[in-house]
Amino acid sequence: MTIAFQNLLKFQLLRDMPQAELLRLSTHAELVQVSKREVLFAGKERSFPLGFLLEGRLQGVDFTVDGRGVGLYYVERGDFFGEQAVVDGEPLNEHVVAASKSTVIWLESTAARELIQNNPLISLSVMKRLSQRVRSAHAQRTLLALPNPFQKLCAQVLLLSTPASINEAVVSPVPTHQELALMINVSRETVTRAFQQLLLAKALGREGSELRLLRLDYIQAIARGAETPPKG
Amino acid sequence: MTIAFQNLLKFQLLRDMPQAELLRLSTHAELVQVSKREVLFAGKERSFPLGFLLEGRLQGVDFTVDGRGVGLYYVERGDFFGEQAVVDGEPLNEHVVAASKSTVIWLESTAARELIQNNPLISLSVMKRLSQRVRSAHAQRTLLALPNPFQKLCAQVLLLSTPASINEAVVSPVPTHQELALMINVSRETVTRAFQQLLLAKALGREGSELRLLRLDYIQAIARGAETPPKG
DNA sequence: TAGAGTGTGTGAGCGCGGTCACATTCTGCA
DNA sequence: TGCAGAATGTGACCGCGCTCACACACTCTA
Repeated sequence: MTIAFQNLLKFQLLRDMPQAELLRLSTHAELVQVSKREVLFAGKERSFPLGFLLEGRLQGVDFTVDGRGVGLYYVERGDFFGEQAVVDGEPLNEHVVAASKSTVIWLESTAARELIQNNPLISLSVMKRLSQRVRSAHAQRTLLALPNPFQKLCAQVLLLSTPASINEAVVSPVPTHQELALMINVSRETVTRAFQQLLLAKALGREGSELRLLRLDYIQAIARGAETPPKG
Repeated sequence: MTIAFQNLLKFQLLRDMPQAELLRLSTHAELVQVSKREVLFAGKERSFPLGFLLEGRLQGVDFTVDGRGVGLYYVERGDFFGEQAVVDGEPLNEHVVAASKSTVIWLESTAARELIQNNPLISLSVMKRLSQRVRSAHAQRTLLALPNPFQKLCAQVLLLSTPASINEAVVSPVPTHQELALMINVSRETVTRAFQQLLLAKALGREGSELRLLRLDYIQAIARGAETPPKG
């Protein structure tokens, strides 16, 4: 149960820690490789380690009482996760699953709690991260209130995208239609059909594992219902 | 801009603060009365005071890009709100509106930030509160994935209820059908109709401003789709 | 290089819930 | 106490998106 402390330097959260402290932490950490679809956090667990994503991509997924899956959020490289459970000692309700092959550092439960509680700067960072989570959860919730799947899809794609140039953005890697469907609460087929239309209208373009938003303003207009989506 | 410091003692968050500190805080606070529907936080503001709800009930409400309202969360008596903005210096995206006549204490922006950042115990409480917010936002999101309005309504009512006895619970005060509709993403009429059925089936009962869940197990069964909702 | 396993594309049908347009009941305030 | 404005109740209609059932297209790996 120890890792090279240099691994920890890759995380914004820990960048300002003194090296001695990082060394100590590294003795309470372990490094884990997971392959796509593997479950990292299965909800309702007993101990609450703090996770650091070194490589790959994870997704938070919940399940309704009647068993359908719900995509909640992504965890990207360099980010940490599971801090909610560390902070309040309650298990996470959702599962955390590898969206692609990933490498994770687990920081053991008590070490994580002490780290967060004894360092004002870390505390602040964690509070900021939690605030972001609340914000994006609310944004996602608001998106779901849009009346038709077209608007939802456009809004979702916009949330996932990063600007590339004027009137263009890119989302990479592209989630599968099924994944998108679970995020915006529509059926997989509906996502496929909507995508078809948008590709046809040259509003979107696909290049390998990238999705390019070619007409950003148009997509924004659809999202807010100002522009009627293209009909077959 | 000052209030009686005793007002601050009513809040869990501040209960363990030394009196001297509370006195200091009280000089940076003000007390405000708002009537039903009045807007407290209008999103996109410049300064970010921390709010404490002394009396009444507030609701966080967002709006989609195309203008429809979305009910996000309630703030109950004794709770604080607006901490996200204090923590990360970004404006709240949602509005905070009085759900009933309410009394609020505003703690001025910089005083709030210092309070949160300079007291480890307060930091911890705030982190816990933020974690709760993430949890309930996710729970709400998951609820929306339920396939039909009946299930959503039952699940929502369960989330809002507090246990009263074995196989009984109560939600008080009851939100209006309109408010519920905005929380679970269905039309007002649909809520009305669903309520009708449940009242008819004696699963729910209304008493003044209270809603009693008379057959808790039955309602839970409907929520998870195990029990078919009563048909007209 | 075949073949399994995943992801995507497409049609047909139908039921649910949104919308609109009212009537009716409640409730808070002057 | 009475009135105005909310809140609730109800019917009719209709179109969207879910479901089911497939065909086809990728891509990893053995």
